[in-house]
Amino acid sequence: MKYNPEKIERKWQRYWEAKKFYHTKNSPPAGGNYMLLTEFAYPSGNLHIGHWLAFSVPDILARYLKMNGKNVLYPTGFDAFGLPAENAAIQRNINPRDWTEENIKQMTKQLKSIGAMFDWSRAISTIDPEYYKWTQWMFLKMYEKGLAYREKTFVNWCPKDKTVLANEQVKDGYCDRCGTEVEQKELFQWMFKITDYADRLIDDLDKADYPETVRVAQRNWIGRSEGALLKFPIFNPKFSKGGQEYIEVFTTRADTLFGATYLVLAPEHPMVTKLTKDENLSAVSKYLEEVKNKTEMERLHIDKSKTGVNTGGYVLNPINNEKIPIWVADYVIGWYGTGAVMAVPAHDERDYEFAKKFDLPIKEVVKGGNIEKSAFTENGVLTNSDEFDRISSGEARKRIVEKLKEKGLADFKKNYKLHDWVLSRQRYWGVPIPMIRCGPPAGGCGYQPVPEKDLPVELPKLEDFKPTDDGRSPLAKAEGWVNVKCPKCGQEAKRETDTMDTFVDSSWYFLRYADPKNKKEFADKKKLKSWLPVPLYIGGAEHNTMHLLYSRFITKALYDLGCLDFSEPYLARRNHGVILDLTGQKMSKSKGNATDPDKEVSKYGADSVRMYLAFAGPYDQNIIWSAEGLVGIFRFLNRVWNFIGEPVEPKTADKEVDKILNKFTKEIGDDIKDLKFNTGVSGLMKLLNAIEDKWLTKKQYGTFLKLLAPFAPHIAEELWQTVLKNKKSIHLEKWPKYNEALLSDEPIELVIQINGVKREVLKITKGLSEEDVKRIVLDNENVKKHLAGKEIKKFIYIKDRLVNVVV
RNA sequence: GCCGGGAUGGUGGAAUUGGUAUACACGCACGACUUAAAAUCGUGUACCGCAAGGUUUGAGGGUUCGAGUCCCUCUCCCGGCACCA
Repeated sequence: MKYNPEKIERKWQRYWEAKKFYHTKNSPPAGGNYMLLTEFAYPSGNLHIGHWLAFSVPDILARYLKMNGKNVLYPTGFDAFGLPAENAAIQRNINPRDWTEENIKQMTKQLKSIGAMFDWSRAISTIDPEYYKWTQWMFLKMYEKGLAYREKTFVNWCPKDKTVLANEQVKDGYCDRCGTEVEQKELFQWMFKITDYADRLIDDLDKADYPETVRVAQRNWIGRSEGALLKFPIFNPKFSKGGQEYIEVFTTRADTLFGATYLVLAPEHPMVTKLTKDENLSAVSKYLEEVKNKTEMERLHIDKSKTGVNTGGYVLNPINNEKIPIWVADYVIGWYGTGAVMAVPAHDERDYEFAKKFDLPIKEVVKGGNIEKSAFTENGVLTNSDEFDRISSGEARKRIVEKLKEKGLADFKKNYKLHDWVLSRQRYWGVPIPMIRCGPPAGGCGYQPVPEKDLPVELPKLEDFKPTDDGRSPLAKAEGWVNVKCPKCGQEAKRETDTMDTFVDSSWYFLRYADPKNKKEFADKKKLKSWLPVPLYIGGAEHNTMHLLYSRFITKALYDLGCLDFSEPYLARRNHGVILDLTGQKMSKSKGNATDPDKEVSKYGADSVRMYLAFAGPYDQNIIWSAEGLVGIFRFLNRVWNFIGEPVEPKTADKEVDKILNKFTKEIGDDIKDLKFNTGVSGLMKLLNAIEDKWLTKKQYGTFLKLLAPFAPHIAEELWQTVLKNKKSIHLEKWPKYNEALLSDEPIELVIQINGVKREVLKITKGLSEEDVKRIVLDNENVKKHLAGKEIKKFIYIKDRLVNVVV
C-alpha cells in the first residue's frame, strides 16, 4: 500500500477526538502539570501558514512532554473581539458576531487538521459572555482599586476607524490596524494606571526566562530614566504677587545646571500664555497656531529643524539666581516629563542646535569637549560651576540636587515614556465597559460601577453598528440598552457606551484555561495554582511589547488584588519567526504570496507540513517557505512508510540497531526539549539513513516510531497500530529510555592535528589515558611522515576528542 | 543617533559552546530502472589543484597549541526605541 496521508490523517484525528485523548485532567500525575501556551488565534477568516508554524511545531514539544510523564495542557481558543472583524463585517454588510462565529467554525475545523493535541474541551472564546463577564469583573476590581479611571487627555484618534488607539497601537504616527494617519484629540477616556507598575514591569523582567529581545523591547518601551525634578522660580512681576511660582523641569543632567542659559516650554505647556510678555504675545500666539496645524508626523519626522519663539519672560536658575529667558519650542514634548526643559546648549545636541539658530549663549560647564564645534554630551569634570568645580558629573548630579533639595527646589525623580493604557474604544465589537453614568455631566451620582451580580453586561444586538464621527460609540444608539437605573440612587441613568480594547480580553485568557467553565470565579484558586504560572509561552515577536506588557501588568494587578499568588504570568517565553517567501518577503494575503496550508495538506499531508516547518530552520528565526523543501520531507515520510515492515524475531535482533536507536533517543529528545526542532528532524533522518536497510524487531520498529510520533503523529499512529499491530495508541506510550552506558560504549574518532592542521583520524575506544594515546599516535605511519625530522614541542590531548602535536 | 540580534556552499541550515567547519536536507550533475517521462534507487557535489597539498565561516587585526565560536576596528542586513531632556 502506498503512503496516502489524506486517507490516514482524518481517520486518526477522529479516533483521538472520540477517545478524548487530549482532554486534560486537573489532577496532576507524578510528572506534574504543564500548560504549554501558544497565542490564541484571531478569527480573521482562514487559517494561514503562520498559524501552522505557531501551533504545529510547539505541538512536537507538547507531545514529547506528555510522553515523558507530564500532564500536558495544550490549550487553544479565540481572541474574537476587535476592529478587523468589525471592519470586515461592515464591508460585507453583515453582523460582526455572525462573521466572527462563522470564522471560528471554519478555523476550528482547520485547526483540527493540524493534528495537534489541543484540548478542545477547554477552548475559550473572548466573545462568550461567560468569558467576558470576568473581563468586566476585572475592570471593576481595577476600578475599585483606582487602577481604572476616566480622564480627559490627548489621545490617538484614528479618523478612519473612528476610535481612539493606545500608544502601542500607533506605529510611526499611523494606525496599526488600517494605516491611516493618527490625529491627536482631547477626549474623556477610560484608562488603566499601568504607569504605577512601570518599575515592577522593568524589574521583574529578570524574574522570568525572557529572550533578550523581549527584555530590551519592554525596557525601551517603558523608557525609565532617572534624574531630578528642578524648580525654576518665575521672574515676572506680573505673577510674583502672592507667593512665588515655579516652572518645573525634569533633567537627567542636573550636573549641567550652571550651563542652563534658557528654558523651553512645550507649546502645550499650560503656563505659556501666562508667562508671555504683552509685546511678545502676538508672535507666541502665531507660533502656537502653527504648531497646532502641524501633524504629529511633521512634528516628529519631517520638520526636525528647530523652531521656537521667545516669550519675553524669565526664570531664575535655582542654583545661582541667574536670570534665564523662557522660550517656547516644539522640540520639547508636551506629555513627557513636565513639558518644560532647562536648556544646556553646551551639553545637549538639541539645545545646541537651537542656541546656534537663535543666537543664545552657550556656556561650558563640563570639560572634555570642544563646544565651539559641537555639544559635549558625555560625562566629565565640572567647570564654571562655583563650588562644584573639579567634581565629576556623576557626583555633581547627586550633590547639586541634594543642595537644592534642602531649599525645596529639587528632588530626585524617575521618569517614564510609558503612558497609562487608554482602554476605551468607540466601537461596537468589544466588551462593554461595565459602568453607568448617573445624571448630567455635572451633578447626579457620576460614574457608578455595575453591581457584580448584574455581570455580564451583555453586548446588545445592533442593526446599525457602524462607527460615528462624533467620538461616540455606536452603542449610544441602542436606547433600550443604554437607559438604566442608577445602581446608587435609582434615578434615570445611562450605560457607558464605549467598549474595551481587545488587548484587555487577551491579557488574562491563559488564566481561564485552568478552569474555563467556572461560573463563580474567573478560575478556581486551587486549579490556578496547579497550572500557573505558565511554564512556557511561545508566540510571535510582534507581541513582545503590547500583549506581553499588558498581560504582565494585569497579572501584577490581580496579584495585588489578592486574586493570584504569582505576579509574573510566564516562567519563560520563546518567540517564533514569520514565514517568508523565496524572495525573503513576508507572506501575506494582500501581497498574494501566501501559501495556503489546506492545499499543501491535501497534497502532502499534515505530517509533512508540520515536519517541514520544524525542519526549515531554528524556531526563533524566520522561515523561508520552499515547496521543494516540503517535498523533501514528504519523501522522507514515504521512506519511513516503506521501512516499517514485518518485524524479525527478538532472537535475531541486531545489536547495532539498538546502539543507534539508543544514541538518537537521547539526541532527538534533547533537541525537542531545547526547542531545536530542526536538528530533531535531521536526527530522525540520520537515524533512518543508518538503519533503513536493516531488519528490525517489533520493539525496535516501535522505538523508531515513538521517536517519530511527536513530529508526525498520524503516520506514526498508522504504522504503530496497523503494521506493528499494537492495540493501544502510540500517543499513550512513554518516550523510550536510553542507556547511558551504551552511549559511552561507542568507539570514537580521535582527530590528530599537527600544528593545528588535521592529518589523521583514528578510531579508538573511549577513556584512554594520555600515555596510551601518545603511543598510538606517534606510532601512526601518517603521523610519523609529518613529524619526520622535527622536534615535538608540545603534545596536547583533549580526551576522546583530539590530539594536537606542536613541532 | 542609542540598544538588541545576525552574516557559514548554488539554497535552507548544522557544528557537542574554544577542539574534524559545511551534518541533515533542497538543488544540480552523472548513472540504474523505463520505449519515454515521472516516481524510486545509486554516485558525486565549498573553492584551487592531475596529485601531493593548499585555501575558506561578511572585511581586517588580536588572544590561543587550536577561533565560525572569545576580544578590538570596520561593512552590510533584520528588529526595538528615537527631538524622551
